Amino acid sequence: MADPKATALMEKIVSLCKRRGFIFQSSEIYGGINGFWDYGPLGAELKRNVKELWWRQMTRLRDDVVGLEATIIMHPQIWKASGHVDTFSDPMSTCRHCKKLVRADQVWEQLPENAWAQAVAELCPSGHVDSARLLGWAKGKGQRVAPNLALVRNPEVTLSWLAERVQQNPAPLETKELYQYLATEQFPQTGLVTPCPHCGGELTAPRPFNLMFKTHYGPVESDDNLCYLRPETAQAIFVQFKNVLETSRQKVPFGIAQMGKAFRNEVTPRNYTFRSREFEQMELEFFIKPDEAVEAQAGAVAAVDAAGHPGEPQANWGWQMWHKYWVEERIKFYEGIGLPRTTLEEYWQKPEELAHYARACVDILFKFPFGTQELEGIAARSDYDLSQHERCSGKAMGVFDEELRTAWGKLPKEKQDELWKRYFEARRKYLERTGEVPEKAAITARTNADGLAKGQYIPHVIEPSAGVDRLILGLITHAYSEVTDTDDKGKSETRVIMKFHPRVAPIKIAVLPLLKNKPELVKKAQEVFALLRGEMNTFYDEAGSIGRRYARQDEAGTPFCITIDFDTLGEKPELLNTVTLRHRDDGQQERLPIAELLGYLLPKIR
RNA sequence: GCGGGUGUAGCUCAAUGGUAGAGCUCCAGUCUUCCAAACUGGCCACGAGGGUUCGAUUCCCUUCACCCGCUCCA
Repeated sequence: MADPKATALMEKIVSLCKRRGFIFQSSEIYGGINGFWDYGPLGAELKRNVKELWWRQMTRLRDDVVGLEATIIMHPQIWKASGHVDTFSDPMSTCRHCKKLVRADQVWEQLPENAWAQAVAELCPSGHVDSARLLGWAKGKGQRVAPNLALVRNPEVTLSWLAERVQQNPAPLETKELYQYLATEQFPQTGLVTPCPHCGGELTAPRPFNLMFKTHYGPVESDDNLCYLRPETAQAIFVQFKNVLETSRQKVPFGIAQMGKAFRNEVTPRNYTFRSREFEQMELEFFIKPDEAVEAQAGAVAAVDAAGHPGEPQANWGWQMWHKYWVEERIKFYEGIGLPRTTLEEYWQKPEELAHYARACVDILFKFPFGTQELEGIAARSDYDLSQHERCSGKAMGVFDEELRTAWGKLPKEKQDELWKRYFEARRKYLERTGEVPEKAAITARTNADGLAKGQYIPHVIEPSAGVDRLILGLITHAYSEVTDTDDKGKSETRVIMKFHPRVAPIKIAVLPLLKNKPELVKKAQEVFALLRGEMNTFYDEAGSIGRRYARQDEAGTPFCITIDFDTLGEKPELLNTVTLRHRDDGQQERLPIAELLGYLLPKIR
């Protein structure tokens, strides 16, 4: 994966980003801080444009999505309910020999899959130790497959501890215990050692890697006021779901959109801004009816068959259609801001990769120079999130659907029973997963299913969740291009052109008087500048030769430059009040009346 | 967190145990009629801290950041 060409390209991009003011290292004058980045003037405009386009497309231009802006610090129990407190603290161990990082909770799952561990287990059937065969293996094959295992490095000593154990307690060893003994060389000093699954070496004691940033609310630090910086924006949407529902005059299916900062104490921030510790997300939680409700109302749930965008939402869409719909909508968004489909990849997570509550998850990946990496995940999360908050907060998170109740009443009895049963099973399964005793889970699930018949349900969720900063990085790496010109003297020079889509470009247009020592040109240029700047981000520049100024704008990614020359002033009367408009990507120019500029430019940048 | 590499001006790179030099960029001026022109002048650097030394950018230690691996996923 470490492609030297890709690394060289990234270095050039990083250098350009600093030179032109897209991205700076945070706190640079104090030596920087790992995992944090700032946006300079051009980067700030770029990011603002992207966020505004997302907000516009996801909420303002839709009838069925409304916005939310919640706080970064929220009630700590939210992160209990969401599972982050538990799942975001992985205990990690390092192998003292091969230096690999291993998740401590996965060591015992990984071990039996490795060749050396299997071999050792076979030498000691059912946990009965056979020292002679172990010794033979250690001096032979073991040298290759588990070079750092204590048994291999120092078989006599290692086996002596094992022999002592067998002498004291003749019962056969569990495989786990066997592995530990074979990894232990200095028993009195270290106690039983856990072996590295890769090489058999000694693992360090597990250290907790808590990925959530902790802080305290109120002036006194104590365990009572511990709280977290949110590791994702999604949970705020779930916990405010009822408030939004009641104030927005929306009905399921509808969505709540939010953009904002999130924080994760990444083990290794890497690849420039791609994995930062402070980052921004753009998330939509789109709430839909459970399939049982859709089926009750529409007769049947639409089947997903055709590839491509499924078109306008329909009443008979179940979660699969809605999921497909949002995948296609999101890809359309990326295409609309200049990332062609060829630069993107869809990755449908395999069933075994899914979180236990997820029905499906599609990652939209972008081909970064350093590898194809995720920009956005679109997850079908069932009714897990709202259910969790209902259970943990004790507040009802369900909705009442008058039309469902009416439709239900008209269903034949067999259909009612069938749907009731399916909903009941789904709810029971969820409740049992949370650790509820089976009898109680069945009772609650029964209540839930009875509720469905009365038009009540907990909405399911489709979640398109995008990382803003990695998208910005994607736009920058995709825009980066070089052209090499050779002049008359044979001197060649490489210039950088940032080919941003006009909709996201930080500066939309530069206004340039051809010469700065001619007051008439400057005056006219200032007039044109004043005309445009209220409508779009416009840059005025009179310093340096015209070619130099074009080159500067190319590096900033400005799609258009207009030049005020003597024809603008009427040197050729028929060209009075016209300007040359230069296109960034090919350097082509055209002549346009000043009066037509806005009409020409605005559609291109919106 | 561990291992390997790197750290000199805004960028790309020099030199040196005796206080840093170039090209480009940037700024100002002269000049300039469309793609980094020329000329003149100017700003700006040894990542940070400690040690060895009469003296450290140079040698040593620590630390920080970046790049490459091991893990992660918006």
